[in-house]
Amino acid sequence: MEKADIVDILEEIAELLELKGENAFKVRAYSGGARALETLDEDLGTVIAEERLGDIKGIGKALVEKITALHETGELEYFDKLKASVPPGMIEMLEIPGLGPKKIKKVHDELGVESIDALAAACREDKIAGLAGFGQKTQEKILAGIANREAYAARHRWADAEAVSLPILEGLRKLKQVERAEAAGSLRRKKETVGDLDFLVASTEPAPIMEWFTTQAGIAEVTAHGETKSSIRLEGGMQADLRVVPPAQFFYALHHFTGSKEHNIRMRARALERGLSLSEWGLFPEDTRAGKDNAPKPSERDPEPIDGEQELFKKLELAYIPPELREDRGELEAAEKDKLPKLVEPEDIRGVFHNHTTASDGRATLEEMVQAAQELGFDYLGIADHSKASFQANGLDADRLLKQCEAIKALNETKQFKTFVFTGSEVDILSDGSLDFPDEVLKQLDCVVASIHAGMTNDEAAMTKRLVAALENEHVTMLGHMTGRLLLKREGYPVNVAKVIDAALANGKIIELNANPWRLDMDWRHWHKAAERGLLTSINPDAHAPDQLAFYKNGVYAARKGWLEARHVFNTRSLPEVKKYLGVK
DNA sequence: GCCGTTTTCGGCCCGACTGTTTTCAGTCG
Repeated sequence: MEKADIVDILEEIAELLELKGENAFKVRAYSGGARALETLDEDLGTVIAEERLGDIKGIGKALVEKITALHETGELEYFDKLKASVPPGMIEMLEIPGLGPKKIKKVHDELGVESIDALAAACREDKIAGLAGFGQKTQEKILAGIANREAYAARHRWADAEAVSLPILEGLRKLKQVERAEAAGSLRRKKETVGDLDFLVASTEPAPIMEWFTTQAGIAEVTAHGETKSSIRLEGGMQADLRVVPPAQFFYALHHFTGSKEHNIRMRARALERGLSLSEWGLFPEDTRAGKDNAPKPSERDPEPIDGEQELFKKLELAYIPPELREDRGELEAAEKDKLPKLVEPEDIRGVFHNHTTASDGRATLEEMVQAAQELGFDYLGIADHSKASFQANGLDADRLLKQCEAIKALNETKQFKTFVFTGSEVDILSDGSLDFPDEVLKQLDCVVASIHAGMTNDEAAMTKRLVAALENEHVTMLGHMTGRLLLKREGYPVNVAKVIDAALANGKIIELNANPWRLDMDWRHWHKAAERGLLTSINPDAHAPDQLAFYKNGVYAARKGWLEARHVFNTRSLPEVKKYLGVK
């Protein structure tokens, strides 16, 4: 069984244990183990064979046995038995807001409810409200939750979430009671998808801010409205939370609500090691933490004022960790040794490759694309229209391609634009791993991006073989969108990423970080380790229109999540350096 | 179930909001 499937099973075990009322820390051990395994950048089979699985933090003796059994036999008796003991409908019920494992267990034990349909029926028959700990409101909330289940559970691509957040942030900042306002959560961490929007405000006067937030235009529903915290659901389905904190606590709270949860857990454990207790309220001596005898309420204490998150990290003897890195993927260890990367910035990008024109399926002409690139200040622009196998995208045959090359060279000659244009192609990788153009054609191009667009239903071994074969072609410059995924719409085809990275390194090839907000492929989780091994990326917008050249910023954010520095990114290089690399005069 | 510069046992992050209670459990992030 492949790694991704094992990760899914570990996560399912965690949910099942939760529903059974198991020890919460045991539940966390399984979901933590799933995360640790997901993060593994090496071939799982190799790690198992070399008995190194147990060296991974979060994977102990029990998980080593279970993961090994799943990988080698595809079966796990423990999982089968556990699964058989819990009706499948109960796992689904976890998606209903307000329903957690305890309540689900209760309706199951008391009323025999085993499915969402049965739960809805029990609500309509007024059976739920009578249970101890339940009431009329809970019953209504469950019914509404069932009806809106899909909207509530939905995630959103980062760029979409940012677009919704900007006017809200602007509205908050305009209020006179607001001293500071920031977006936090996964949006601030630049995660590729965002569940809900988190806003944080510093103010001594929360009431009017809450009032504005819960009555602004475009609200479908106010789901919570407290003194310092409110939640709304917007008409587009996105949910947003607002917290208002006293100014002295702002940066503690900003850190807290930026997360991730796993990063926060590590930070708090680190505080405890130093006799301190960390929360959104501040950093206090541990013996006065909430819950201890005579502990004051956190809201009635004054934290030491700090001017920024930097100071919080400093108090815990850590270098400043940028939000993008706060995923508990080694950032605390690196910050402790002052070994954090100097992350690539949007301003570092000097030009972009992999862009389309009306010659294939782009919406703008060559000149219009170059004009837009020049306006963005790019020194160079790489054109890569589709090849003939991408018939649906009006792919170019060799004649049309070579004519386009002539046109590009002629355009460069005119010096009409400051931006230099590289010829190229996004050449299809065919089912047998060969390319859609012969070598005689490819060798005439400045930059060859090789991508898969068809035959995506083969298994992992076959897809990996195709990608590796493409990387072995001497005329290929870089691999395009490695997995073909479309975020929240289509899973990528299965790929053994470790083997493809090995092949790119062995052949001295670049792997693209496709910056289209739907793709962000290859995934940021693989970049840290790959770049350490010397892999070079190119952050490519895959633009099909002039305004899409700006997608490169999304790619930079993903690259930052992947710990990349400018030196790891090909298109931070100057035009002469790029020309030299590509062998262009 | 995982983990260990005090520990191989006994911890494991912390607080707001809701709905149900009348001091709190459950859920959420």
